[in-house]
Amino acid sequence: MTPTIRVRFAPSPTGYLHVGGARTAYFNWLFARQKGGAFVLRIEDTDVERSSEESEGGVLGDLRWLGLDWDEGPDRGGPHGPYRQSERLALYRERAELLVASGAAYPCFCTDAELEARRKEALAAGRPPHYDGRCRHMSLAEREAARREGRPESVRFAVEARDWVLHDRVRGEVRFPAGMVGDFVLLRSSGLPTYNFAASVDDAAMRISHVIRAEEHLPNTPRQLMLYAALGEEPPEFAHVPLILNRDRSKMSKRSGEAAVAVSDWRRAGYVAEALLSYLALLGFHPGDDREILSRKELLEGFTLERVGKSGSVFDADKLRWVNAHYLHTATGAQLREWGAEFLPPAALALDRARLEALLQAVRGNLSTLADLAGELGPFLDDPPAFEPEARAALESARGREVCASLAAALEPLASWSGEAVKSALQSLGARLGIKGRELFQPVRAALTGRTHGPELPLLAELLGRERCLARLMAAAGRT
RNA sequence: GUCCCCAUCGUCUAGAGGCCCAGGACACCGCCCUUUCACGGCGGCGACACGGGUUCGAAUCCCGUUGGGGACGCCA
Repeated sequence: MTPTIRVRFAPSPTGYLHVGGARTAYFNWLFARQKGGAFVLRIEDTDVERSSEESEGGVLGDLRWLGLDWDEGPDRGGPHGPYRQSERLALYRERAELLVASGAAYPCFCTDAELEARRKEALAAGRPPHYDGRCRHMSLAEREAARREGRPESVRFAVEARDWVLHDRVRGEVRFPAGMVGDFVLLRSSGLPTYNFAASVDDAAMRISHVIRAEEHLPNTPRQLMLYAALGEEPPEFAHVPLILNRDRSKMSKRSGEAAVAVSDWRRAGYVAEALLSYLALLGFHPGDDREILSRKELLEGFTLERVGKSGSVFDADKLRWVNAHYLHTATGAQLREWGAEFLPPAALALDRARLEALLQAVRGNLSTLADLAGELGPFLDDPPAFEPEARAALESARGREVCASLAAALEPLASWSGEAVKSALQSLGARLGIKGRELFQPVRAALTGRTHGPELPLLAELLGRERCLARLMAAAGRT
């Protein structure tokens, strides 16, 4: 029987979800969903200083906004819980004791200051700044003495002098020669586990089958391989995806300042989740054909770790903007109303639903982000409209009322017509009113909008049914 | 410093020995559409880091150089 596919996304709640994390989460999610596996969310909050509940809430909220749902996690439980590392401390302690008992790990009594001094010394002498292993061979009596002195006590792993080979799903065979890592800490003197230890213990305990994570963790992998071996567990498969980079090709970090790195920043700027996900997925993954935008559904069909590249990718805000614009340009009015809820001005929200959706669909071609909504909708929302004196006079004349009435009647049924149909209808209408079709049609557009961006034709027809627009039309027609 | 990883247009990338004097996309430029701005359509600019091999033939394989990145922590 093939082992069950179980993947996890394991953020540390020390800030908001950033785009790199979002992509990692998405790859994991895709992998799980396309294979009928489980997507586990685990919170790595062993750094008490930097972790916060607020951050955890933020990360969960961002994942929900992205639509990446998890099967097991801190908020909903599951068969391998709890899913917050701070709630699994007993497990780490127990495993650490096991390792100490078997001789695979040992207590260390070095202080921070001592370690730091020796690290500097090693670096200066051109040696790798690894732990020198001096507590490794202490006798029981020496340990007791150190404890009586009240020295801090941590637990270190006794690293074997041997090579390790990793068969990475995206990088192929990676060899780690002996001596690459020194004896590393498993349990801090505070009793809390370190990242490598907690992650390995949990991945094993939670039966994770595939670890898909960022490349920055590649050098951690031999440590985790050692831990799996010492713990008597079968290691999962690993896939290290390349980093997302700043323009200067350094790692895109939470405070690199160039493009926004937090998912929530993009959200607030008017980007839609589908666009962000499509862009992020294609940053590193290639579908094998010329498609430049891939929906969740298409990715579920085509995603494979084998088509994830090996080199880091520079985050290109311009391209993301283009992807976002594409989604907005092709969205329906209903979709835009849903996406844009937080960006619509009160006057737009006050409109009836059908009318608002018609307006949205009409201006969609001018949107790059949802934040453009207010500006694009503006001309249709100011009420009463600011008539030009000439327009008002024309409107209020007997002839004006007559024209308005016939226009309104004639245009009433046009709302759902295509652009071409409206155009020809306007032409025949223009003929009846004694105005050339083209002269009617074009001023209508300019007059209606009174600004640079014109609405699309179906909307034009819809708008002509309203008196205020007819007024502007009159003004335009009057000038012709 | 040591180890690991990476290397095609400015950017994201296709390319798994001949299909490539290298294809697509963003950006940029031009033309068309359009009374304007956009949208859209068409076209242009633009890259195999360098040096050695291997081969009839190399962007593709090997070695070296250079460059970049990551890691070396009681952060994750």
